[in-house]
Amino acid sequence: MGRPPLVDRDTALERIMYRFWGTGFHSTSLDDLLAASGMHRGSFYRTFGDKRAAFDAAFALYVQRVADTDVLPALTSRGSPMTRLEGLLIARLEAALGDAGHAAGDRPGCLITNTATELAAHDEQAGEQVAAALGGARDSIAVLLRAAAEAGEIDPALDVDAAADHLFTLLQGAIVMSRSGQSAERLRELLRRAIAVVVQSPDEGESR
Amino acid sequence: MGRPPLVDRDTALERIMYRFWGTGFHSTSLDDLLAASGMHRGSFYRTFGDKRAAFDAAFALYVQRVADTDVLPALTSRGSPMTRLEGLLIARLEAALGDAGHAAGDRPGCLITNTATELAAHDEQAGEQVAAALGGARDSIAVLLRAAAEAGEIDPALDVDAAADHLFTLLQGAIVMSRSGQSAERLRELLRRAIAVVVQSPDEGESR
DNA sequence: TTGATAGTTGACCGATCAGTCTCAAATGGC
DNA sequence: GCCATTTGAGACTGATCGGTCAACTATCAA
Repeated sequence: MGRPPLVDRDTALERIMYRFWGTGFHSTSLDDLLAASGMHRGSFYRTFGDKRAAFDAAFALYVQRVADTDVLPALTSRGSPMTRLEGLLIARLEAALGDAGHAAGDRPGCLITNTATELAAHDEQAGEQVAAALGGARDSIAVLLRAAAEAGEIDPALDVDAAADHLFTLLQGAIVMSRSGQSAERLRELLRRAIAVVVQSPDEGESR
Repeated sequence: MGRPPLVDRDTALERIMYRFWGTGFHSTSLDDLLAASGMHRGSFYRTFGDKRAAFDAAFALYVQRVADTDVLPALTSRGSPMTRLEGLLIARLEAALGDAGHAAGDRPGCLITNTATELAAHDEQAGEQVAAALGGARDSIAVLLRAAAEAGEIDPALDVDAAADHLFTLLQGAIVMSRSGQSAERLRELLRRAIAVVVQSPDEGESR
């Protein structure tokens, strides 16, 4: 019972997530969040607690969305593991290049990556959340590489963990570059080539 | 003539640079800058104009320092180009891991990288400065790779531009990872291995 | 119709923000 | 010693920050 809210918690949180994603924690004011979400001050504080708690909820939602829409499909779908790996990396890049939910032409990057540079170094809690999210993403790359090795798509002697670290770190770099206006197509091409280079074993060559 | 300043412009600017480097633009307050630099409010505004102008000056100083202490030595010193390339990348990583001028245990990352995620996407001027700085750094990697190819250290058929893009983007990623508490040794090892992987031509193998 | 519940609305709070202004203190030239 | 000049020192401003609070309003159950 009681008066029905103008906007329910979930859609408000989603809009808040996009706002934090695009402009970060410190340079998103409460008025920005209220305008973006359609909530009013009272409802916001009753629903989320405070600005930081809202950020944490938005961060968790982001991680969940990444898992649902990018990671899980890549891990569970059938087909070539290497194709799925490329799909995963490109999907993460595309998200960083902006899509529905963001202002036109905005390059939001990745909320996890952005939080790593904005908060993780000076905020213990944020640091742990970021480390967990990054670690999970890295592991899913390793899983796909192992599947590829078992399927005979890549050299079984490849050091899968080192290659996963390499590709994941490269993806972080590509996301940073996307925020500073690098051409989308160049970044896509960079990732595609990199997969071939990293995965290729030293002594079975295919010409570039 | 006139009363002598407590701290001269250059040392004040250096301290301001370290502060912006460590905590970014938005979450560094003017009081922070005054405390760090030893300047007083009046002198600050008389010397730099406003907070943003001080940031721009600090950014320019940072770029200059990187050029002087890391890039130029790598480009002009004698010795193996590949050794110099590794030295350059590791030097940039070490700077991101923190050193003199930063609070103990602080992981400042790279001011250019941090600015790319914090400001470049929504601030045209910052975007251009960042793009120029990133482009210059990428080019110096390409120069070293070309020198290595001429010296016969790597396959002359290697696509130098693609490899430079790859290594540079990877470095950006490593810098991001450094801010979220990744082990320094793991990141160093990642970069060292990556150089070998990226540079290695497909059909002349050396075992991993 | 009435009362309990839950959300709206906007005024309000103290703190902090970047930036300005005034005045005392310290210097060099005369 | 005196004056022009430059900085130190810190009070002050208006705006904005995150956050609180007290009306008022809409809904449902009885």
